[in-house]
Amino acid sequence: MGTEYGGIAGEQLKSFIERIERLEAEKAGIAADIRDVYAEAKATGFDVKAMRAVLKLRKMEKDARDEQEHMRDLYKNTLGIG
Amino acid sequence: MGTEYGGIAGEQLKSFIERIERLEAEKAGIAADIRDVYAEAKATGFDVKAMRAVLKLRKMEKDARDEQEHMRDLYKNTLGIG
Amino acid sequence: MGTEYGGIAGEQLKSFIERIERLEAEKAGIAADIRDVYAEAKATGFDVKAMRAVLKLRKMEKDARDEQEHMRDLYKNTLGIG
Amino acid sequence: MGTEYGGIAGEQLKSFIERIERLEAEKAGIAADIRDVYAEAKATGFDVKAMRAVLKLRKMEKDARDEQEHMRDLYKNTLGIG
DNA sequence: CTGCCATTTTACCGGC
DNA sequence: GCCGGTAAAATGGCAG
Repeated sequence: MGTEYGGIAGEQLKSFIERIERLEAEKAGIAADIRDVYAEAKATGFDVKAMRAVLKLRKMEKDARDEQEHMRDLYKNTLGIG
Repeated sequence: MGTEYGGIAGEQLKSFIERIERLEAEKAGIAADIRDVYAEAKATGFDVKAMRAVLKLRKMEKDARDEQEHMRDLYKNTLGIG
Repeated sequence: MGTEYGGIAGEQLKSFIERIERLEAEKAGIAADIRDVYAEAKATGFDVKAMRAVLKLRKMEKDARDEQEHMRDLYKNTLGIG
Repeated sequence: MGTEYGGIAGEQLKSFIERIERLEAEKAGIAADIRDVYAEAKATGFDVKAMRAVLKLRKMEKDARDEQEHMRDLYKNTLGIG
């Protein structure tokens, strides 16, 4: 007997699909919240484009720090092992 | 008095920036959860590409239905007013 | 010999650039035509916003149908091969 | 008598909608052609991002020239009238 | 002139 | 590990 439509696999697939749809909905909700914050900031007189630039810069700095830390751990482990 | 750096506006900006960063972090977390679900489904034997196709179709159909409803409301209001 | 500006590559690039510029001009022309039709419809007494809503819905429905067909083909091929 | 559905207005609306859909289809076709040219250029070894930059620059220059010409005509007409 | 919508650009993710 | 395609973000343009 081949794969049954509506069988166990179907149930599992449905479950996966629905879990993803729920998570996607949550993600969309947060994206909406972010838009709201930008809108609020704009209404307060801030320049959205500039804010985005600040956020991008902070992210790059954070990524750079994380990378440094990562390298430091890597070396530390290497020395510990070696 | 000129604009003070570090003044009230600076505090507000900081607050907006941090709120967005928190929300972005949440969003990234959910994106990670979604990836995990795909990975789990794949490990269970499902085809990720096909799952994405299913999700895409379901979304398109839902969006079309929402749009129909939206238009129906639009016309109803137009007729109600007219 | 280094890269020559004005050499063969330069000619090719010029050709690509000009082809794109011609196509962009055509595209802009059609966009203008579309705007003219909207203007004409508006002058005839139709509501442009409603027209846009109709067009959007028709497009969404068409896209959903195309996607269904696409998925149907996908499965058919999968079953045919399998 | 009120507006008849399926009447003359309906026919006109249908006509407008279909004209726009045809034009949109043409526009999409040209957009596809443009993508093809970019793809061809890329396959030939050109950098698409750089090409876009060139096109943007040329457009800005063209717009500037058009603006100058526009101003020149404006002044000429003003003098002619004055 | 402001908000909305299309288009463009960027980033991500799976496949090879 | 890279590339190609696909989805999200961001910018620019247009109607109102």
